[in-house]
Amino acid sequence: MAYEELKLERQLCFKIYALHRQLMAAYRPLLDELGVTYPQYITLLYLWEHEEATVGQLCSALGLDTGTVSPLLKRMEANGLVSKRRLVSDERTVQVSLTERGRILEEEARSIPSYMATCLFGGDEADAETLATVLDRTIRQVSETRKR
Amino acid sequence: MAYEELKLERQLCFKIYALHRQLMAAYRPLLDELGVTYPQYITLLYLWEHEEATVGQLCSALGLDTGTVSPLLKRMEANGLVSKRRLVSDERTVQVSLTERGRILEEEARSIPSYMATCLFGGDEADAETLATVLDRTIRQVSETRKR
DNA sequence: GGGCATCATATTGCGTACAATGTAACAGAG
DNA sequence: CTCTGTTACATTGTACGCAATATGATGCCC
Repeated sequence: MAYEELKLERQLCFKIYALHRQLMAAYRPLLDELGVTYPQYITLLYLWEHEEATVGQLCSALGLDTGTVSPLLKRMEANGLVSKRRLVSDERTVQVSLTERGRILEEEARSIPSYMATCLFGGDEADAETLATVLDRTIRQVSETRKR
Repeated sequence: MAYEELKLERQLCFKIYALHRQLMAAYRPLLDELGVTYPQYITLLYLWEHEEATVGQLCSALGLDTGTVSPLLKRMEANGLVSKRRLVSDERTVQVSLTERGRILEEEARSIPSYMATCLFGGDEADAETLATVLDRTIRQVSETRKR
């Protein structure tokens, strides 16, 4: 059982952890130009697609909890990327929407995905497909196991 | 070019980010019993294998920088897991070694890798092999690209 | 052997992450 | 209508993670 040893290089989890940090480092120079962090970037990805969202929708779409998202949105609001308002129909829920500045950033972000695709695979689409498939299956597997 | 769109579910990087956090959440209850966090756990993995290490060796083995590792070791020292001393031969370098308590934890950690393997793949070794291979290739590719 | 670049760590500042807690708004039972 | 439980967010506290900076030790050039 190769992956059941207490050795660092064998640990699949460590590889994912390492890759995650490599990816963040690869994104950083690109996102610095936009003046956002990675979690802010994926928040924008969601909003570019849906125009607006409640805090709860963002939390579940991004898989983050309110303790992370709430101050993140506060910083994004301070930077003029999004605006927040409470719903009249339910004063508890907060609607987040893009500002003009937040919308404009989408244009500047257009080149990022293709750059990152190259960075990840050097253009090898087959590898991308394989990794995507296995990742999806693994994510599902882990979240299933965690429910019990 | 499916992975070059500004859509969240399409983004391979987001999948890795999501899986990373799922894994940390899966580890948490296990590591809580040992009283350590995941970065502390992988530090212990290294020390269980090598008995002792300099701060620099730990940084490069774990791929973390000194600003992360230094306070992490401070906390581990405060919890009685490791001890630190400066080398006589070079007063700049700090040797980290396991305390008795740190060594004993290895026994309590024995069951973690097999539990996590099940959690990740439900015991499917083939998937593990595939993922490990693709991850290694991708990690190498990203770090190569980042050097330029 | 004095001066200086380099090296090994430590510290500071900012932004996540998440558990735990707080708070105001809503919803339903009676 | 009131009481109570729930919901949607916000806040607090602790621990990363990294860029930038600080600090002391070492090595080397002259």
